[in-house]
Amino acid sequence: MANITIPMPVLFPEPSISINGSESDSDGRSESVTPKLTLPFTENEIEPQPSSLYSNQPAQLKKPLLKCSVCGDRATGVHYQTPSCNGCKTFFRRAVIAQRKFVCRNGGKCALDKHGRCGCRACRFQKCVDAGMNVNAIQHSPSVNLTLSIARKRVFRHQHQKGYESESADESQPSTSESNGISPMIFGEHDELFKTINIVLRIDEKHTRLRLSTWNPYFEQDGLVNFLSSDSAYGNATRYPLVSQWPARPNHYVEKRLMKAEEIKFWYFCDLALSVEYLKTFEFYSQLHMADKVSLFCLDFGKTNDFKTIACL
Amino acid sequence: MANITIPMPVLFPEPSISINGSESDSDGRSESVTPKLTLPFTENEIEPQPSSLYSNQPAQLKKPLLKCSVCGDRATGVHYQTPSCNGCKTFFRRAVIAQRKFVCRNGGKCALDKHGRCGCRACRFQKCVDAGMNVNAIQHSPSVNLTLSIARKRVFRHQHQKGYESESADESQPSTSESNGISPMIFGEHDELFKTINIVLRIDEKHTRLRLSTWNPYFEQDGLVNFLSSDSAYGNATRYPLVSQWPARPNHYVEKRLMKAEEIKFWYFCDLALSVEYLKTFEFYSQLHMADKVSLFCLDFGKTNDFKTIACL
DNA sequence: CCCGAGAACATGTTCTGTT
DNA sequence: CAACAGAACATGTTCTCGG
Ligand SMILES: [Zn+2]
Ligand SMILES: [Zn+2]
Ligand SMILES: [Zn+2]
Ligand SMILES: [Zn+2]
Repeated sequence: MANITIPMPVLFPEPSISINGSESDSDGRSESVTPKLTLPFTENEIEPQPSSLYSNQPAQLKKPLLKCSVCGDRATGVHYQTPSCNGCKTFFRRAVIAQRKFVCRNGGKCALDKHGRCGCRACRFQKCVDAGMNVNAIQHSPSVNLTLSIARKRVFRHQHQKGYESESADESQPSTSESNGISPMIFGEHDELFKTINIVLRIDEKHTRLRLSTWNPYFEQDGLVNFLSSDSAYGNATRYPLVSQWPARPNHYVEKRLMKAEEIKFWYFCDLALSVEYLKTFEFYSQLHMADKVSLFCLDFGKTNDFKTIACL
Repeated sequence: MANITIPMPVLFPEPSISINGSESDSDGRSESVTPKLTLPFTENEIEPQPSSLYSNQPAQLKKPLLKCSVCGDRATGVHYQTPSCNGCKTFFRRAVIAQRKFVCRNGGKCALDKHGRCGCRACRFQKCVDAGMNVNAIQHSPSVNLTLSIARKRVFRHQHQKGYESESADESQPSTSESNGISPMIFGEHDELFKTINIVLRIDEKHTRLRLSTWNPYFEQDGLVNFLSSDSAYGNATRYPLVSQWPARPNHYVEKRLMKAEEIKFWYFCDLALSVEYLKTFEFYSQLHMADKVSLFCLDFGKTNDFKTIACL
């Protein structure tokens, strides 16, 4: 085995689960489960009122009507201490966080208006800086002021929002409220473990979400060659609408070839794939030799099940 | 321990590593390592010639000048058997793959032009269908015609493209060309394992890429509460430009507060974080009780190192 | 070298949460 | 309740690759 340095959980940005049923509309949808997920839990997603969702509504504003100091577009407020539009705001943050350094090939004299702002990122970024955007306003660590109490609140909230499991009927589990309760006794002020636990909780949600969604890895078979090379499916977890009940009802949009199979979820493959998705993110793997990797891989799965048989290594 | 169903690797879409040094420009950048990565390996990224990169160049075309059958925008070709623009093409594919079902709140009579096409996804999708887009043209499994020889070719290519390791100086390993060689003897036509190995290869690349990039988890600490809830950093692996050598040289864009720390990479935390990233994607985790999760978590890290000491569970 | 499918990449919008 | 930072979500563009 090559040398493996095992990391310790480090902390990260913020997720935020969208689980409040306060959507703009209240159409009388009475499907089977009817959970309280905002996004697409029901089979059908009612389009929001126009004036949102990328539509081209002018959207009258009563505000001072600021202009973006960078591109001149309508500003959505003061971002990083500079009046700016959403685009420039996000562009600036991303560039800084990724520490990107663009180089203009026109000597930094590119025009920047609402439509040409994407023409040269070097000039756009420079103009962001010149316009007064302050790098220090970017919260690289959003938790600088995240107190333990706040963290606990979040966990508490998560516990009471996971009401959409509706599958493994073990919600009769009485210990949930306690065993899940991130006991302060155990973790105390030691944020480390406390945070770790919450990570696990979050993973839970991500996983559950994806597992109960329309995501059906069976249809994405492309050889293991590519399987692990693609981005983790967890990244798109929220992209796939949840299905209240499997097998899903036929999709009137879908034609024959897909209908017959897409109505069912291949749980075996699904769970299989999800498991692999997990592996995708490990680190020390890259330092292993091929033989070690294979061994480790087989070991990982063989440890729990009969994958070893398949791998026969 | 709760019941755990261990999945088996399933296959996925396609990644494609952009590792050809055929960028439009050939500026004489002579940094230390100078790998052959297309994207941002060098510290600075020269902006491409205008007329690309989201700029608003008309980009003269000599083609028949098709129009998108859905939104009327300029079509980029015939997609899914229907002349369409890139937007509608991608929109259609995504909707189908995710099996989304939009519902119009205007009875399906929304106008659809180039600018209003995002106003109602239900109508947009319906128009895609009406325009003739064929669901069957979507390659849910891109590998339907992926032969073993092709797969081998890919692997071969990968092997010869990993020239940017430049860190763990074990390239003196003579067995690489053979032990990495995905011996057909072992896997034969059994795509399964064959693919699996390639997944591992891919993970390698993802990991290496992220590890050598500007990605510095130290700055993203936000408590474990949120750590695992965020999308896997692997998903954005290519977003962070590679750094040829750590510590990185100061970024003239970055101001003081960030400069002092961002110039150095905290390898310990980095590796730690990457390891956790890996965990993020596992599946059966969601079915475990809290205590089990904690135990498993500690076990995972304790298995390799002294994390158990920290967790003290 | 063209085509077209899709991954990767880049952007922009909306939602959530904290102050 | 407004502001605003950032995550999540949605969309559009460019690159890769096999036919
Ligand atoms: Zn702007
Ligand atoms: Zn420029
Ligand atoms: Zn179109
Ligand atoms: Zn409509």
